[in-house]
Amino acid sequence: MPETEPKRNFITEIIDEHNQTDRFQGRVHTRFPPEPNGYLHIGHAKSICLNFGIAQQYGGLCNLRFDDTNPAKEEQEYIHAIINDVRWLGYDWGDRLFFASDYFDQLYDMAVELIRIGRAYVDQLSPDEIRAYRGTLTEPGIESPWRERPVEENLALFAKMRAGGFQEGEAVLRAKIDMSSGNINLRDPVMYRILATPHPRTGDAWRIYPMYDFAHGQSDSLEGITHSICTLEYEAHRPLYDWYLDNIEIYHPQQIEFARLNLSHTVLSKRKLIRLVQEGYVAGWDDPRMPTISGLRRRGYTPEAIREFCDEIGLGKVKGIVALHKLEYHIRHDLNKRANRVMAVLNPLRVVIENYPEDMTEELEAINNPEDASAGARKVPFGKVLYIEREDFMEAPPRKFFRLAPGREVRLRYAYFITCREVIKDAAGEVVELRCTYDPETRGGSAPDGRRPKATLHWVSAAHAIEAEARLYDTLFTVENPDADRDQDFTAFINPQSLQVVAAALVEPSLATAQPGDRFQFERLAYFVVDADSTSERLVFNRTVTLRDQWKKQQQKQPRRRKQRRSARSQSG
RNA sequence: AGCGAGGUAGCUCAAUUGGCAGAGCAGGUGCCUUUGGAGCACAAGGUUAAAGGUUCGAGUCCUUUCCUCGCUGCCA
Repeated sequence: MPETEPKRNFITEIIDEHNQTDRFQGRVHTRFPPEPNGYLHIGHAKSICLNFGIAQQYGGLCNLRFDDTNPAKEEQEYIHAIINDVRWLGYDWGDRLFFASDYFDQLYDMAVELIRIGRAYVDQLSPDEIRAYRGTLTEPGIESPWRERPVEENLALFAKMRAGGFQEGEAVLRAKIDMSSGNINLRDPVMYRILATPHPRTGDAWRIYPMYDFAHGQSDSLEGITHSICTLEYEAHRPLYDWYLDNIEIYHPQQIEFARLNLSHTVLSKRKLIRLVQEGYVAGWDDPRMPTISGLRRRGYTPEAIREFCDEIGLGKVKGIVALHKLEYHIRHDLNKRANRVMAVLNPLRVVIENYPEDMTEELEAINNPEDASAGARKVPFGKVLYIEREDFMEAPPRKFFRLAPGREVRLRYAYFITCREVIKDAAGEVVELRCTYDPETRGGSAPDGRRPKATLHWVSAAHAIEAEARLYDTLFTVENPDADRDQDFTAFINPQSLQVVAAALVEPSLATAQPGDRFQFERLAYFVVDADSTSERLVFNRTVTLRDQWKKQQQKQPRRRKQRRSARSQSG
C-alpha cells in the first residue's frame, strides 16, 4: 500500500498518548468484529478501513473476529460473505481469524469466577419482571429477590442452566453492580441467557450463551487487542466493558467510540437491508442498488474507490449524513484512470452517410484511455450506416445545443466530420433516420483546414455493433434520508425508477470478449461493468455511475436563471 | 426528567492543545478540450449554537442557557 500522509484524527491522538505513557508498550492491535447476521455494507467498510488502516499506520495488527454470541440470528452463509468482502476490500488478517464462540469455555470460567467473588447471581425473574425491576431513565431500579442468594446456590444453579435444567426465559446470570445507576447498562446486566437454538459453530454443545457485553471485552482481552474501536451507541456500554475486565482482573484494552457512517439516499441498518431483500424490493444482497459491499462490487465499484472514500470522510463523533455524490466522486476518480473507453449507444438513431461507398468498411484507430498511455489503442469499424445517440440530435436545437442538427456539422469520435442533410420521419412524425454526408478529408477527426466542430459524438457501425443489455441504476430512494419520516415507513420512499433496463443497446465489437467484472467507460455516458449475468451470447452491463453531465445541469439551471433575472428586474423597476 | 455524547462553511473534517479559523467535496464563474467528460484557474462561502467570565489574546479554559443524538433487549 502506498505510503501517504499519516492520517490524524481523535483516535490516533489517543494512540499517540498511549504510546507516550507506554500503556501498551507501543503495541497497536485492533480488530474488526462483525456479527454474522447479514451482509457487510459501506458503513462496515468505514470500520474495516479504520481498524485495518490504524493497525497498518502504526505497524500493528488487526484481527477479524466474528461476534457470534446469538445463534438465533446468525448463519454460516453470512460468515463466508463477510470473509469474502473484507478480503476483496484489500485487507489481510493473516492467521488471526477468530470467533467469540472460540472463547465459550473461558467465558464460562470467568462467569464462575464472578459468582465465586460474589459479583454475579442467577436470577429467576421472568423477562417481564426483569424489565419492570430495571426502573426507567429517571427512576432507579429495584433489586431482584434472588440477588443475595449464596454463592454455592448460584454456582449450582448456573451449572444447571448450562446442563439444560431450565427452559429459555426461566433463568439468567446477572452481574451484581448497581440497580440505581444512572447508566442503565450497569443495573445488574444479564451475562448469560438460555437459548435452545443450535449454534452454527458449536452446534448443541451449549444451551447458555454470553451476552455481547460479557463476551466482547474479554474476547478483546484474550486476543491482546489494544484499541477496541466501535460505534457511538456503545459509549454507554464502556463502563460495563471496563467493569467486567476489572472485576475478572485480566488484561484491559481501551474501548474507543466513533460516529457510524450514514449515507444519503440509502439505508444502512441490517434490519432495513434485510427487509429490502426479503420483501423483494431488490434482487438480493448483491443487487447493484444495495449499499452492501457485494452490491457495490457488482455495481462496478473498486476497493480502491471505497477505501479512498472512507479515508476522505474522516472520523469524528458527530453524527451526520455523508452525501452520496462523495462516494460517486471517488469511483469516477478511480475509474477515470483505469477504465478503458469504448463506444456504445443506448438509444440508437440511424444515420446513413450518403456519400460513403455502399460496401466499404474502414478500421479507425481509437485511444483506449487518454489518461493512461499504456492502455494502447484499438480499431473501430466504420461504415455507411451508423447509429448515434438519439439525444445527440435535435431538429430545432436551443441556443446552447452544440450537437447534431439539420445542416450542422459535428465530429464522430475518431472518425469523420458529418453534416446532417435530411431528417426522415415515420408516419407518426418521429425521427427515424438522418441522412448525412461526410468529409473524407477529416478522417481520424481533424480537418486539414483546421475547422473544429463544437461537438464530438460517439457512434457505432450498424453492420458491426453488438446488441447488449444495459442496466441503468439510480438511487434506491428518492429522498436524502428515508429514515427521517416518523410517520412513513422507509419503503414509502423507494425510487420506482431505480432500475431501468435497456434491452437493446448497441456496443462496439471490441466488447465481444468482455468478461464479467471488466469495467469500461462508455464515452460521454457513464462507467459500466460487465455483470455476472453476462454470457457470450448476451452481454449485460451495469451502469456504475454516470459521467458528470454539464449539459443536463445547464438545462436544469436555465429556467431558474431566467426567472431570477426577471424577478431581479421587476424588483429594481 | 436521569446518565452519556455532541454542536466549527451546504456536507465531511482540520486548526501544532490558549496565538492570523483552514482543506476536500458540493455549489458559482471562467479557461481549455477529438468525451459538453477529465483537467486547470479564480472567486465565494463563518458572529466557531448563544450569553457571560478568565486572559494581552478563547473555536480551545470556566459558568449558564439552547439545540441534536444515544440509552429503560434474556440483540449486537
